[in-house]
Amino acid sequence: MSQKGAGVDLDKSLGYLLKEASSALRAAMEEVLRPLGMSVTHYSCLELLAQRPGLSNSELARGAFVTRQSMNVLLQALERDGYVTRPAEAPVGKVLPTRLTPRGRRSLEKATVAVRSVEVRMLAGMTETEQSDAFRILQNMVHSLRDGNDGA
Amino acid sequence: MSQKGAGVDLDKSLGYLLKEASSALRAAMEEVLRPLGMSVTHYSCLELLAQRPGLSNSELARGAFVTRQSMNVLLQALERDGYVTRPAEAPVGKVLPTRLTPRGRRSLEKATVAVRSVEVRMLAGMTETEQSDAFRILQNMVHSLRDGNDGA
DNA sequence: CCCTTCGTGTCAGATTCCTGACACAGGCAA
DNA sequence: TTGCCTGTGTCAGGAATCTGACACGAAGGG
Repeated sequence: MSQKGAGVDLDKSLGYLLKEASSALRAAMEEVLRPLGMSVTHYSCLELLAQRPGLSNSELARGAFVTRQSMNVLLQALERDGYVTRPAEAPVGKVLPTRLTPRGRRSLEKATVAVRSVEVRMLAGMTETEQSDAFRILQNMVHSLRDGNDGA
Repeated sequence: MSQKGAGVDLDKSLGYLLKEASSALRAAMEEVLRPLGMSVTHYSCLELLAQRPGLSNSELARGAFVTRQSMNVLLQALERDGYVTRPAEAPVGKVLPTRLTPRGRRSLEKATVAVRSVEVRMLAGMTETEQSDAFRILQNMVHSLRDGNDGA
């Protein structure tokens, strides 16, 4: 609309661009997951459980980048609707290992197809080398940021 | 804690890693901005106004990846506290161009120092080439995702 | 000129998510 | 054993954000 000064792109720092990319990815995922009645966190939870069965609520929360409390309400809904199961009693300690039900697995399959299409679109026009470069660079960023956060 | 199968890293897709990096960046920014009594959106708003004075509420919202409504409540608070100014009447149309006050500019300067330290830490161990590679690749991702979103 | 479309600012309601706090279980060292 | 610390599940409470909807102004085509 305005764009007075032809666009000062100083705010196009890598940090801003990172947020922009992440935002675009999330929006694209929400768009393809909405027809399936599924949110991004919803999908993330199922995907995590498929790859690492028996994860606890807290571990799922960390993996999906939400708090334990948020993940807990989601898990209760998923359990109520029959997508996951949790033992009534903790086998050891207080940890309640969660597992996908067949219904949850079927639901995840459809979602995975949708999400994979988004990721394919995101990687369109990128060579294999670029993808592995991006992977390494992003891992480097995460590591650098975490070191400063946790360690200090 | 559990890590049963030595870590199936299939979920380490570029999409997941992107979210991870963005999450780590946001957490690091929140950490350094908290002592200044400032949130990430708060800072983003000020930084946008510094680089493009006179942005409207809607434009600020898009730039900070929140809704117009959210940005509006933030702007009201910033105006109330004397960090920004908005004309009482729209010079043209309904758009209320927003500008930083000297106080807002001073506040931003301190925040910029803090945020820049985070970005420096994030880029630690990355060569100039890697940074420009990352920049180009991320821009490519955003473009690919947006094309599919808007165009279709 | 009219009128359709787009963008904007704003109001209200509702949802989501997080912050804070508690009790409990396991690991580890003294 | 005892004590300390970490991690977990859970219960409110509240803050932040979003969704839905409205009227108004500007731009473009008929």
